[in-house]
Amino acid sequence: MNKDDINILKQSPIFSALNENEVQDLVSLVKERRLVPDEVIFWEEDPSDWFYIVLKGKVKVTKMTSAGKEIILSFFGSGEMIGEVAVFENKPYPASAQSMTESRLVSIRKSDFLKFLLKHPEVSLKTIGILSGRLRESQSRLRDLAGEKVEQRLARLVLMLSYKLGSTLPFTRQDLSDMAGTTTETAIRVLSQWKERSIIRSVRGKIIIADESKLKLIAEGPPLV
Amino acid sequence: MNKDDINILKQSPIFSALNENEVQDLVSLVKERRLVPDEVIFWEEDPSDWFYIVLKGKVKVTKMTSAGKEIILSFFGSGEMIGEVAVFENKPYPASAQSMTESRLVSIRKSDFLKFLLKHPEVSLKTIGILSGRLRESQSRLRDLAGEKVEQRLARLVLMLSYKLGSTLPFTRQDLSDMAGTTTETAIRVLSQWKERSIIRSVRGKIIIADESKLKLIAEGPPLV
DNA sequence: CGCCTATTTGAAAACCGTCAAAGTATGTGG
DNA sequence: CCACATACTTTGACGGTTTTCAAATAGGCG
Repeated sequence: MNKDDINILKQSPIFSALNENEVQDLVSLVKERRLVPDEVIFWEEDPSDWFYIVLKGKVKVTKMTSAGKEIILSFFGSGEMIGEVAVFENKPYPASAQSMTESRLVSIRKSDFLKFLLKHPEVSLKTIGILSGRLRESQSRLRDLAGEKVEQRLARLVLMLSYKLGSTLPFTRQDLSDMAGTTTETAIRVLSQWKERSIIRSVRGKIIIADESKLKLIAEGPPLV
Repeated sequence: MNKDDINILKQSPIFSALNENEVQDLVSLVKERRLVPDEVIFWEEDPSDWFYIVLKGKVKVTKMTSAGKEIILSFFGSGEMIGEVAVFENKPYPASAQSMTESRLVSIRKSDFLKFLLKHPEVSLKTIGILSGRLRESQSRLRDLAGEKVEQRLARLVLMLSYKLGSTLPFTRQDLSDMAGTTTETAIRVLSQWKERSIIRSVRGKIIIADESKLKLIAEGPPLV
């Protein structure tokens, strides 16, 4: 691994508390994995021997419905970890992971990582923080999916993504619909309307938020009265 | 706290690794809280100074939709912890918690608990395990809500609850609909049909699973071809 | 017995998914 | 550099699922 890669690990949320020596310890445990676009990292139900940290690229984590429709649970980029749930539970992966662009990961064997955790309690605490954040986000999306209408769900999704990634979102309408639990056609219809109302602009595969405040109004839904 | 209560703590998933002395340390930090039915423990967005462990009773954790509909995120019983996400993130509670029956909890001040965690790395690991399990469950429900039809969602929900609580479920149709992200009327229509098909029996406020295998078939959905 | 909550049923309508067909960028290979 | 393949976007019509609104019945507790 080169210096840049090691820096990504050092600055990642989970390992940011480690000093130079500890990072070196960690580096001795990892293997690098290079991915072409759309390569599968692991499938749901595979035995979970490894967990991963993204160095570069974009990775999606998905589950299939019984009808074969893909649901995107989340996206991960540089410095974020994947497959952690399986590692800490000693069960198969609960979801699949796949690269969306050319990507590079580091992989760490589950047993090595657990040993590392026991030696480094600060990393445990960081891990708890990360898991808490993911649980919070997951529960917020649960509420949206269980109770909000499609347009509101899409608005909330787009806002949430923009907080994380900025006002230009590198997603297709299909990506959005797979995240919002709707269909491509419906996502297109909603976004077309937003485009007419100058709430967004868009080019193929990208969505640019033009009027965040209007989007927030939609996200909040119609007044209760 | 009496011996029985202390035993509940000792046997709870999070503290099961502690020895006698460590449990005593813990007990010195806790306060007991008694709840009448339907008493609110904390509201979503309240500052999160405490986290809780259920000694006895049944507690629901909920979020509201923008239209004021209640969505039940989960139920907790004896030995389970509530409010953990907020504690580890230093943010307000992400959801509300309310007793469903007469209940008793112990509460631990956030700062005390974090200190305790630093002294007891095994508890950190247990916590990671519990959070992972909750994340796994939350993501599974995300998939269901995003992609499955109402009857399948209800079937999966009932099965999931029965794995946790046994074949007699102490929930009203409204509880189920608030969990499955549908309406009371729809839940009633689906369950009535199940009753006719002898898949369940029911008395006011309770549902008894009579034919788990049929329920599993419904949960899997129609055959793909 | 009376009240409150849970359960039930019906009819109409809204919302969204499905299916089908076509237009439009992007990149690749010849 | 153009032609073609591919993936993304768009539009329309139809229908099914589920919600909504309304009203009625029934079980349990004081």
